[in-house]
Amino acid sequence: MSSRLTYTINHLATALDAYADAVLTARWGITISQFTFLAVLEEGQPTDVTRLAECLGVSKAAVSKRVPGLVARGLVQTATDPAHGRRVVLTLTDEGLRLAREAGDLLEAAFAQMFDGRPELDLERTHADLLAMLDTVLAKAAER
Amino acid sequence: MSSRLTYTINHLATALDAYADAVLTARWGITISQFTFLAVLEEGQPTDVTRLAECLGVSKAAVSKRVPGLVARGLVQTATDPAHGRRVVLTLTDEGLRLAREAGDLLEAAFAQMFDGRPELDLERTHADLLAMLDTVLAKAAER
DNA sequence: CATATCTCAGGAATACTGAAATTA
DNA sequence: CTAATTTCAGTATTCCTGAGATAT
Repeated sequence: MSSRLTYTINHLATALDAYADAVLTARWGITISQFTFLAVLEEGQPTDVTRLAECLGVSKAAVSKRVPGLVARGLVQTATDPAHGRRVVLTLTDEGLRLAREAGDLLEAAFAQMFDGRPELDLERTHADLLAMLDTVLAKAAER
Repeated sequence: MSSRLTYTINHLATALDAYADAVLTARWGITISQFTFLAVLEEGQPTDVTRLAECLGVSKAAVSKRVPGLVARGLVQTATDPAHGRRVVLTLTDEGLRLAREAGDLLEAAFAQMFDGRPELDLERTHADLLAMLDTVLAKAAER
């Protein structure tokens, strides 16, 4: 087990995702990536495959393949846009919206509660530091 | 762009990996996951598929499938263990060892340099905070 | 010695990507 | 012609199976 900062960040991200995934699977039978899909769609709906792929940070092909499954589950609706050729407009169904909100609230509450017993942790300060690091890394990446 | 801490952690992990990947690809033609494989193998060699999978945090199948490619590139060697029937012992070749060390040094230097211009960032403090968070999350996950 | 458990590698299934093809 | 989606071929990953090793 290495103690490099970059490793710790990756481990923490993985652990948080795994925890959220366990909660979501047990309570609603959806995975973290399905929840993220719904949550991001809720923020931006109505939207299309291209824009949602950008927001999720995956390819259009990946979004395109996942839509039929979510439609079959009754969580997402597709529609055409008469103005634009092949555009597929995506929206949440009522059930999809309800699930996205309930699950989001529960995860947020669980996360807050998790750090109740750790008063030595200043989450806001840490968050600010991480945002500064993110900023630095993205700036460095843009140079290349 | 949400401002939730969990999102920031994921974004930072992704950005760091992408940066490292760009450096590695440009200089040595290997991906970040291949470099991680070599670096972790270097720490623990000689080892076998099962132990390496544990260290990498992936399944044994994933390791098993990546070995032939690395052997073909002349970076990894496989051997049998007379004492244990099907065990496959993994070691780095001389070239693999050289690459792992050079690339590790370069990435470490690049990372340190990246934050030279940000004296307001206390990396050690942030690292300690993240380790505490990781600890908390893993403890919570173990409860379930 | 038998059988129960564990370890290990690989096959099937799933998910993602970039590039090319398709279609409104 | 253009813009958006889908298909294709390749890579990566996990889940699951079965062969073989270990232990009671």
